[in-house]
Amino acid sequence: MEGHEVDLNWTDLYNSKTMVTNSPRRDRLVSTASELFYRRGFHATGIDTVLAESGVAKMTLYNHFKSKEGLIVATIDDRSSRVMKWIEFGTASRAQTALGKLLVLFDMHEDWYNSPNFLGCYFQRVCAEFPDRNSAPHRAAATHFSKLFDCLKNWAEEADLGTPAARAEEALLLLEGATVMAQATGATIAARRARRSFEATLG
Amino acid sequence: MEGHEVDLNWTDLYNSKTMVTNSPRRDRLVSTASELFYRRGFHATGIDTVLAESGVAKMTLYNHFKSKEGLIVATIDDRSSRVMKWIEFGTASRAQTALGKLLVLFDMHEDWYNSPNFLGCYFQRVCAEFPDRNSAPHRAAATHFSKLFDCLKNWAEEADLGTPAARAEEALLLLEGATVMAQATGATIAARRARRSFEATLG
DNA sequence: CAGATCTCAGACAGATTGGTCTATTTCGTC
DNA sequence: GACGAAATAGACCAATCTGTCTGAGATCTG
Repeated sequence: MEGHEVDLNWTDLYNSKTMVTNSPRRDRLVSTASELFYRRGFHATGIDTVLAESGVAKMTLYNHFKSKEGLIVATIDDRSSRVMKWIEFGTASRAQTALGKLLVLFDMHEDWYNSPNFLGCYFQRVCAEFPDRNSAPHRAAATHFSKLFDCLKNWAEEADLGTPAARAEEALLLLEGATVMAQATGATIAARRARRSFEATLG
Repeated sequence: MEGHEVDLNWTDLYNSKTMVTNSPRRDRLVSTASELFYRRGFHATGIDTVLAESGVAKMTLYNHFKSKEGLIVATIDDRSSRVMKWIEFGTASRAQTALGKLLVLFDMHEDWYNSPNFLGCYFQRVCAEFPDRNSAPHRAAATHFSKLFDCLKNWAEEADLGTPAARAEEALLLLEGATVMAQATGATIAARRARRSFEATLG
């Protein structure tokens, strides 16, 4: 009854129940687009595919979003808030201390790497397809990384680790690096290597 | 006269002098395409742009390559061999021992992050745009990571670090993670954090 | 029921995509 | 200078791209 209920996995995170706006078409567009973009890439996925798969009319899309890029940014923001929830609830249900949360985050990533539809980090892929740092999608992805950083830094402070910002940066690059290797080569063990490295940096 | 001559940087790496085949048009296609793909992405760069920029006729492209994907794979292979040379010569000119080479590799990456046209890791971006692990581009990128891994593992063995494969995996994910963060947020300091983490894992 | 809003299917636009074909010209090598 | 291979420009193709417009139908609120 208490604890495991909030142990969200990735498919749960995309249930309609977790959608927040009061516009069901918009929500369906965002969730369908998010999945298609993740599976096939942003440029490789046409608007028409999103519309066909979501069963929504074209004008409805352009009524809710100014352009395809607008839809892309919406998927990034949506995904970011889901990831932050996943981290918040997942760590809370598996660890009590701030240090424990930092460590368990690596284990959660390992589970993610081993999940059936894992295709790398959404935000990394945004930065890859929109390398211009001034583009809206890239900025939205960078914003997510900054949120992630803040979360890790708070934990590092709470755990009384010296120079929490540096510790947070290290944790973040370890996690992202592990995700790269897991996607590129399938070596899901990268998560454990990353955790080991992080533990070592603690002194 | 000796030593600094082989201190290749990234622009040197794309001099025509370093091209090896005896087909100048093919080489120009590959080097122009490589740069355009890096700057704008693979799907976002059309064949016509590559042709216009390289000043080569369309039929010449399709005479040398079966398809756009063939050209993409060629740029990956080309870039891979350049990167391996960059690593080989760069580390050799800055360090004597195998451990020294491992460490100096992080510093080389920091220089790279601070270079004007840095836009992340080419091979990461291949994996991002071609998430299907069976696709030819993704496989070519994975092959590069495996070469990189072998190189690091050899150094780890030579340096007599315990479990060299694990050490190589750790170094690789640290470098790739630092590259992600440097591109996404501009935090080039990630290289130093990564180096610190790696030194810590050595015990 | 009335009226405003939302959504619909689909035609349509203009540009661009990857790729093919042809006819001509350039080029290196006897 | 002659021959064969390589490269040229550019027309052309069918498909796809993002985005617009229309006019009818659905839905919600007063």
